[in-house]
Amino acid sequence: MTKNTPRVRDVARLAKVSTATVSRTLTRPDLVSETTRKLVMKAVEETGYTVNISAQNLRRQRTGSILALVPNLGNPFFTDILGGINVVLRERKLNLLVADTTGTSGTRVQMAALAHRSRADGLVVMDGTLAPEVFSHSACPPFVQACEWNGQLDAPRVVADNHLGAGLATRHLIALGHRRIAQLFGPEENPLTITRCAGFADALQAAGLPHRAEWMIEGDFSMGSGQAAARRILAMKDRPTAVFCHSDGMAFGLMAELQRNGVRVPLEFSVAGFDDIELAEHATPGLTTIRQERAEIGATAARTLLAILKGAVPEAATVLPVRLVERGSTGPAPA
Amino acid sequence: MTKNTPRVRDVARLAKVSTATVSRTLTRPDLVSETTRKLVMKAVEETGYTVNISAQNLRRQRTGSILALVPNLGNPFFTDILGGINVVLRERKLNLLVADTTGTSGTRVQMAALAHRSRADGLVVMDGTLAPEVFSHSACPPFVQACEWNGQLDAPRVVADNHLGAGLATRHLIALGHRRIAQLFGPEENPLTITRCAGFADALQAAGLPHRAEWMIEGDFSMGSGQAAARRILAMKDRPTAVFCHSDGMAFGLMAELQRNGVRVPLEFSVAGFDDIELAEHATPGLTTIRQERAEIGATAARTLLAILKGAVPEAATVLPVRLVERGSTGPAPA
DNA sequence: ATCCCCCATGTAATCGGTTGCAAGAAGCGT
DNA sequence: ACGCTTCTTGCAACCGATTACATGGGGGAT
Repeated sequence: MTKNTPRVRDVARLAKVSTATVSRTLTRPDLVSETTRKLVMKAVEETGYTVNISAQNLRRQRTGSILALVPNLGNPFFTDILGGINVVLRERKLNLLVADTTGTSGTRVQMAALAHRSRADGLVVMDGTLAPEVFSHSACPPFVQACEWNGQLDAPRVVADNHLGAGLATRHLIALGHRRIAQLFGPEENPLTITRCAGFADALQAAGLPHRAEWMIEGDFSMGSGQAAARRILAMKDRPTAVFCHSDGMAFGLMAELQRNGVRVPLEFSVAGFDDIELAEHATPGLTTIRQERAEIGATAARTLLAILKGAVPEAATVLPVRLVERGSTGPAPA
Repeated sequence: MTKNTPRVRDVARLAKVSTATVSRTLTRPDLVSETTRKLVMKAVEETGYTVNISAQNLRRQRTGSILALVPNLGNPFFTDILGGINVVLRERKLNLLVADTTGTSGTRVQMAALAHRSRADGLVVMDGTLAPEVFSHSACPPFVQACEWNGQLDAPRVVADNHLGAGLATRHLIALGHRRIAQLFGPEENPLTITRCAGFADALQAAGLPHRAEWMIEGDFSMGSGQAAARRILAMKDRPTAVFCHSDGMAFGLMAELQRNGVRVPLEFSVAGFDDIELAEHATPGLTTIRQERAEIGATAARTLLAILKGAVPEAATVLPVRLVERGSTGPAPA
């Protein structure tokens, strides 16, 4: 308004060339002779020209941004993934747009408007619970799913090896001699929950151990739900000796509440988590957990998406490795 | 590509009106008669038209997005603020762009390119350590600072009452009888650190208590630095009996390490934090801390920015209230 | 010397909406 | 019936960059 930012026109005039040449110098320098290139660059320097992104995007029929749909921006778990996405996008000069899918009331309609070609060139969807119709309209750009996924969508997914992770944690507890193992799982409809439950159940079955319904407790990944689960366990007549939790947050909430009630971890009770968040290392005792590389998941998802945008046909699913991190919260089963 | 998305032209043709009328119907319905408005809306419905954002932005000379510069996307502290910003922006149909300022190597140059009119209509800057030159060029859009700030920039800032918060925590410890109080502060150049240190020092002085240099420990807001601080305290000949930490993460890391070394909290040592993150409530004992409303800071910053974009001249600084949350990590000074 | 090809550059159409201006219609007062 | 205001609508010029196509000059081969 106050200041007229220079246009490609102005640069062209100063360098005594056409706007086409300026544009080419900036986007495909190999098409321009060395002499004019230098001339143009000098003029760019002098005017302080920078391209107008809106105009560029309009002409190029793209938006220059990728939209990430996260279930909960406040959850550090997802922001680590965002960080990984961001690194990859920055290299390609793409913007990262974020939208919180649970943030406010705005539901399907708003989401469908966001998942639109004119807003983003592609999507990274991290919420497995969104209605498929959000993505089924013709104006929806290509997308990949990360972490969470929805089986009804046939977009590629980048996920940790949840089944294996649950198995590793469970077998670890079994190897320590536990035979009465509980599970604190996530929201029932969540695909992560289903896969991890399956890994848990398979490991129990392979060891010939019972899968007792009253030891299966539903949570919501929050510390609060871990605390609530601890209270339920404390109230049980017939208590388990160990629990596998679907998130470190829940594991920590559970462990802390047990300790407050005089239960010694791991002497009397073992706790295993999932994720390996920063807190896991600093808890007392340290939380035995399944490490998944969150930034790597994000980066891989971003790379997959970019490949699709270039026309590649990627794997339907990329499964990233997980590993067991043994810390102090698990120990031999009490006699 | 495969599918031709409808243009305003197509809607106009179907409704038998001009493109101008279609545009007006969609953006300023009051300018259009009721009959044509219905006609147009029907045509919009039938064609499934949605406006092309790039074209709209080009013509309107704006970008439709606000860029948030965060020091560390992985830090939940900032993502809560982002959540607050997001809620306000969504109402106005603005996008939230995020950039991590410490993410990769890309420093001043990249940042300056991001802080550009053609990329965002405004900025919310949460990194007080960015060089002022990033914002001093003529193409930098209006911006506000949130949480952290840089005294050299004269943009409005929205911050918690850090001085008061530090004072509240410190006076709380003093009221409990502590006279040997340490402080674990953040990075030295950080404005938060300076303000909170001042609040701490003022409270000590008002109570006539000593401000011992060897009890002032520098950290970086991480749990790990809290752990390191605990080790330093344990190694001291002449130990304090309480510590005020500039973040809950550090407070937790410190408290956990003390406990691992047999120090009973709060019986032998009291710990106070700052922020009131989720963990504070679930730690054992619960962490006494200063609560600041992170989402509210974000929302206020966003509203301030939008006001500026509308031409308002806002307060130079908005200071949001904080309060002391007393939990189990602080208790009477040992005899 | 002639022909052909390639390289560097310019011309102008185009991306898809928005909006200043003007014209026509309708309503109102006298 | 006339002049004036108000309301609706259309025309066409933009916003700023990209790129298909055309053009002209230079170099190499024959």
